Amino acid sequence: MKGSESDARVDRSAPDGQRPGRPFDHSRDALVLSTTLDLLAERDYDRVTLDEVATRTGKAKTTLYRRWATKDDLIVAAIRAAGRPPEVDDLPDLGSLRADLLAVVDSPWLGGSARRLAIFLNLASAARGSARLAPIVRAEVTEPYVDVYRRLLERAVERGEVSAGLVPRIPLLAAVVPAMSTHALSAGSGPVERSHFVAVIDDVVLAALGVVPPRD
Amino acid sequence: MKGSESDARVDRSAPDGQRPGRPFDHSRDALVLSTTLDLLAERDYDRVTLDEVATRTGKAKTTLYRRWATKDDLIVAAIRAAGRPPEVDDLPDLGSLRADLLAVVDSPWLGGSARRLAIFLNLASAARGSARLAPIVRAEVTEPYVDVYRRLLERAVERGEVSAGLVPRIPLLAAVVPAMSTHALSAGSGPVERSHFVAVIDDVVLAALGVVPPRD
DNA sequence: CAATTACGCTACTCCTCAGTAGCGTAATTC
DNA sequence: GAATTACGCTACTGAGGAGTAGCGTAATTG
Repeated sequence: MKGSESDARVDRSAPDGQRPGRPFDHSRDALVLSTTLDLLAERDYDRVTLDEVATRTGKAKTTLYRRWATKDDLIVAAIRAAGRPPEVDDLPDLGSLRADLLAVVDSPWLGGSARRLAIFLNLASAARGSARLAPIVRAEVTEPYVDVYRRLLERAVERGEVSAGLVPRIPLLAAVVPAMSTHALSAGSGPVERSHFVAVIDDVVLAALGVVPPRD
Repeated sequence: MKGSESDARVDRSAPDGQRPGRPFDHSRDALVLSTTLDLLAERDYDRVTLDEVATRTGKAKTTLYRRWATKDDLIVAAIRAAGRPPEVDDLPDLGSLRADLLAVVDSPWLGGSARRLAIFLNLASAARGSARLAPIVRAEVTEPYVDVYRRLLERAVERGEVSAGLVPRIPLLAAVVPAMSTHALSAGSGPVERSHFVAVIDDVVLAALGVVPPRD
């Protein structure tokens, strides 16, 4: 569609400091992007308005549009700015599968489990309605996260903690924690407690793998 | 807020045939309600418009508003018209837990698994944005469905198919199939195949319960 | 200093969509 | 027939929200 594939509207070739005129104020870009994710944790995609991003960050809406051409571009930039889960590059290794799974649950990625779940839900429903967003959400959010679980399970097999015969079930079981917790947030009335994650891990994932949870 | 709690705007006390004037044409009410659910299976709640319900059913939008006061009322009526899952009153009993679980998966409720899942997702996101809809969706859709799974698991314990020690895990395990399948639809790119349901039942639910699936 | 570019602001244009007004007409009861 | 009420239609109001125009001002380079 557009000439360029980048999210940013501004794409001057000069490295920004070599030009005449007032330079961009990038000091609050991070604030804008995290505020966008805040709103996406609170409301549905359609109810996130750029007017509100503007007032919350103290920037003018017109300034936002000078940097991101459309609302979708801003959302995509916010997703990208959040980055992949840190566990992708630094797989937890606490000695037991159970401890490793809990480490992922307790990951600070996207602001911790509560904010992360809310963002998951709203991004997922946004993706369902936008062919542009769908692949990005999948590639940047859903898949990397599930992949961390998958790798933990695979490593548990290598360690001998889980029977090798269960390898074919790993892709499915890797989705159990994300699926059950988003469902709990979506169908339940309140926030998802940590005890719920623990129960999912012990009573569903580890139980299905035949691992006796070493309860402390 | 309103004087009455009913969905319908029209609430004349006379039983409709005892009045002068042209009577209501109820012959296509069912079509309107099922078309509303069709749209809710295709799109997000916010993108379901009464204009489209009107054109698809061949009724005038004004006529719809004569019968249902607001869009929410129409949605609620459509949900209620779909009724509870038939399994609530007629729990499948095919001899094995596995067969019973599959029977629920294959239930025609809400038009079969594909339409049912799509409606689940969109109703859930609608519920998140509307305090009015949320309790109704939970009471009429989510809870009855999960409850069917719960009762099947409880009965498997009574039958001796599942160890009695696992009873405390039943409420959690009852949500596994709905959670995993909505997640698959939401995070995946295509429709959810029946083989996915089978894998969830065999490799997650039955595995977590220590039941050896009698694969055929 | 002049030129240039970003920012904040107010105000605007479009568009979509919930919900309504009013009219002519169709189907009833008496 | 008269009265009454529902239907379909076109047209409208009003709110919300994406995205823009234009202006005065702030921060740079030269």
